[in-house]
Amino acid sequence: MAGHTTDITDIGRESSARNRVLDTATRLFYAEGVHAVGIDRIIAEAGVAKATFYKYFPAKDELVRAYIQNQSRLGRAAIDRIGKRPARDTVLAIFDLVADAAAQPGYRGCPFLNAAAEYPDPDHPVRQAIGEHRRWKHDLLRDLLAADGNPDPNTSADILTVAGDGLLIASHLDKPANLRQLIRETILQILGPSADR
Amino acid sequence: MAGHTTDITDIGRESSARNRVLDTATRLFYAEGVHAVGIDRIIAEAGVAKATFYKYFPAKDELVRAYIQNQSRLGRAAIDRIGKRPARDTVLAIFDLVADAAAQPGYRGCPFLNAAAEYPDPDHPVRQAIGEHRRWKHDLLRDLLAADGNPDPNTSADILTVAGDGLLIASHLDKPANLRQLIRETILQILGPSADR
DNA sequence: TTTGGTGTAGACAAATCTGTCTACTAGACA
DNA sequence: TGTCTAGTAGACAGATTTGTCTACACCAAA
Repeated sequence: MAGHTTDITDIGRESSARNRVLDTATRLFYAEGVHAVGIDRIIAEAGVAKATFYKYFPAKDELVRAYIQNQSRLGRAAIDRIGKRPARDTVLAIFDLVADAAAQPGYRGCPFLNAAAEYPDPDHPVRQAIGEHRRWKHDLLRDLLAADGNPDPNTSADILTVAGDGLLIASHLDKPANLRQLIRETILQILGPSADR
Repeated sequence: MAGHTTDITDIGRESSARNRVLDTATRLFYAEGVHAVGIDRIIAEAGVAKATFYKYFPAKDELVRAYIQNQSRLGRAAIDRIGKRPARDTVLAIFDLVADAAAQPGYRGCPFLNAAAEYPDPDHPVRQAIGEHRRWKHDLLRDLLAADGNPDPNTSADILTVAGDGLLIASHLDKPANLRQLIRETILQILGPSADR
């Protein structure tokens, strides 16, 4: 411990080359799929040497795992930005994020679902990372439902997860006309009548 | 027209080599993903020469398109086997097929969603074929909902599609304990109270 | 000044990818 | 018998894949 030279400002800061690789991979993997993007392309667009890449990511799958964890981090940050609200409003705001994402140019559905489709083995580290994110989100919804007075928050969280995945798919593949309205109707039908009316 | 030698029994029958390729591709693409399976592997397992393969499928993407259409055909056949029932029962039976599929060994989610994840370009023929199947299923649900007396069958079909995709995802990635019950609860919540009670 | 860490540039290996092409075989039919 | 069709076997080309390795440059700290 003694003698290390890490400045206080270095805490949490990571190598700029590593960040460039991860940012480039996040962009390309999401836009074109994991298997469709090769290492050579990533290092070229990130402006990084091959040896540097393999220093930080000993194999491509480790980069894919880092990509999933990065998407998870970005997703949590988006939910954090919602701020403190009544439980039911928070749930609705979380699902509004689907519509927000779908409105972005280059939207291509859920990065976790897309990546899972490319990894058949459920024990693969990439699939494990996807499972972790899904469990986190499910449990978050469950706690919010419990705070909303839902009588069976666990089952309702299952149903909300189903709805969330379906909405991410629909907003990508079907592009329904009134997505925000479809989201509201779907979620309110699942949440049931609110306590205050 | 005159002079062709096709026997009456040949109508609808296709080359056995072609069928072997398509069956093998259907099995491998579903189990491992489209980009993960190469032509060499398919022709080896189908027991077909490379020249024969390229005679029937001038490019891999055409095989992928045929794979999607084959899955569509299989899906329609499964729904046909349900037989004639009251509209609401038919809808519930269609969604029971999700639980049936999820109980099969080697279940890996929805072939259409998995394939769509690997084709970013929505104008690609493979994506077009996926869109065709999705529109067919959506319209089938819409007509059944209309027959069930649903006041807004189109919107309800949108919601049922969302639920169906979400259930296919959940049954694959989350493997919830009581899938059949989750399906019933989700669908009945969307369909609303039945007319006869 | 020397040493260690971080990074670049790129050759290289070995495998795999799609797609083309040649040469051959077996059966059906005229 | 001769011809046409379907199919087999496999070499080949050219590109692309992941991953390793060598040689060099720069900077900061001891």
